[in-house]
Amino acid sequence: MKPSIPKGTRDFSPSQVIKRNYIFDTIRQVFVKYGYQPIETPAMENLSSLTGKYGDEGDKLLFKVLNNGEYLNKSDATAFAEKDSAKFTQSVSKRGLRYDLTVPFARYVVMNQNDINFPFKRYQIQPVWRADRPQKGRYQEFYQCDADVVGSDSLMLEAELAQIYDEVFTNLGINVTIKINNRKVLFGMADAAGVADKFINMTTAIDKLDKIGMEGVTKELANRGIEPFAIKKIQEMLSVTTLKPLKDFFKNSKTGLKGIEELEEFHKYFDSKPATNTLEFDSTLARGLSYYTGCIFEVKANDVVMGSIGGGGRYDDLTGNFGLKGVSGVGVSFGAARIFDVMEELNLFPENIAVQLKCLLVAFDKPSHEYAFSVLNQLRTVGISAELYPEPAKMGKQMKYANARAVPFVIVIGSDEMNSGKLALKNMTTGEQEKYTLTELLTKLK
RNA sequence: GUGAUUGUAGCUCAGUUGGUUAGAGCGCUGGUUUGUGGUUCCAGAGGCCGCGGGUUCGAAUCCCGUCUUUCACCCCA
Repeated sequence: MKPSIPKGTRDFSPSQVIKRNYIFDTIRQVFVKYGYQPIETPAMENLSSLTGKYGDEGDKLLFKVLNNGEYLNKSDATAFAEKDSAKFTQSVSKRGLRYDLTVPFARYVVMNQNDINFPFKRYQIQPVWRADRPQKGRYQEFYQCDADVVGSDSLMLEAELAQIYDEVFTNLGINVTIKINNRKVLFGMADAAGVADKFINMTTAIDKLDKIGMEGVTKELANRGIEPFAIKKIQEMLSVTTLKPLKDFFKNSKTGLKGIEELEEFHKYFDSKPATNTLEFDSTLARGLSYYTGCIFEVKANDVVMGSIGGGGRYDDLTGNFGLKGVSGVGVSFGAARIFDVMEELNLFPENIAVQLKCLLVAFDKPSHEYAFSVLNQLRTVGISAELYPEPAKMGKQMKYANARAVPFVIVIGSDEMNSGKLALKNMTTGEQEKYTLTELLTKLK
């Protein structure tokens, strides 16, 4: 059979894994520095924990796991006959693959609430799965790196999370714009335009502004049943790029004013430290996930065309779904695969991270091969990453291997070297070769 | 889910209006070189032309289906 992997999934070669780990390590270091603790959750969740959390669209993109055993005996024959896929699926699948890290985290918090010290700051770096059509920067299996806090309403946390974005992308060398908005501000706009009942319709329409332009948004708003005078008002508000003028619009919207207040509070904290990247208020930023209630974030790379490489926000009552009311959460997410693609495109990975093997030993014949193995052990004992070509093959072949592995040094051992105790050390970058005793080598390669 | 698009050697790709034995570069193996890679030259191995069906005397080439790739929409990291 011809080997293949499911669509939207990928294998990772050694160099790719090394690069990916570089991204993970950079992110993890910052998370740890800001006091976040690691957790992990299973790849599979009960389907009931996942469905209904991501909207109708999200439900369609959930991977379901078929029940084991004679599942057809317990299947819903009526639903099958009526071709009701959703209902039939329920009867043959009780588990699904995790769709993001936030919902499993909410579930975790509720299940472990007695052992958790609130406010609880956790980070999580694990793969998630979505049955989406793959395209640029979009896969069916990809890693997310999340940092969330539950159990505090303080806007200091929003500021801290924005700082985390700034610091991580600075460390990775990616130039980004961090966009911020507040769901309450969006609601205020709907309120001020007199279309509070069409809040969701309005936000999904204006979220597309950067893609379809103001004209497209106008059409979209009209299609979604918003009256022309309301559209005009919305347009006026969208043209505003600072917070102050919005206050006038929101005179009669309590929620809207609260949103402004939250953003101002955020800035009190965030502005105390200069940021490397740009943070900008974007009144058109909406974000689809229905559970956000306060500040929302999105990060875009400046120098490359790519969907957002990070997003997050405040959700006042996420754990409510699992029976724990009144606990607020706020978090950010990094899309590792997209960050990888951006860094690859902009050539931002440091040169030396792929070089892990320091030295390769090559031998000419059986006796020197055995001798070389003892040299190898001594190199490894002092912590030098070294390898011996497994058999005394032709020099050309062994050197070719060394070259392909991009080893900086090769130690050549034959009968001369064995007898004299002076080993030939070849520098693979310069091509120079000199003889050293073993003790000299140990200090030289350290 | 909607609309396009792709699939030929390990990799990147040629392959004429359907015509006999499907090619190239790189890589690989061996030699040139009995102790030296990233530079030469020579030789060789390697293909159910994505898969299944159909049209035809004849299909890599045309038609249908299916899977896959890439892209846009939807949505999203």
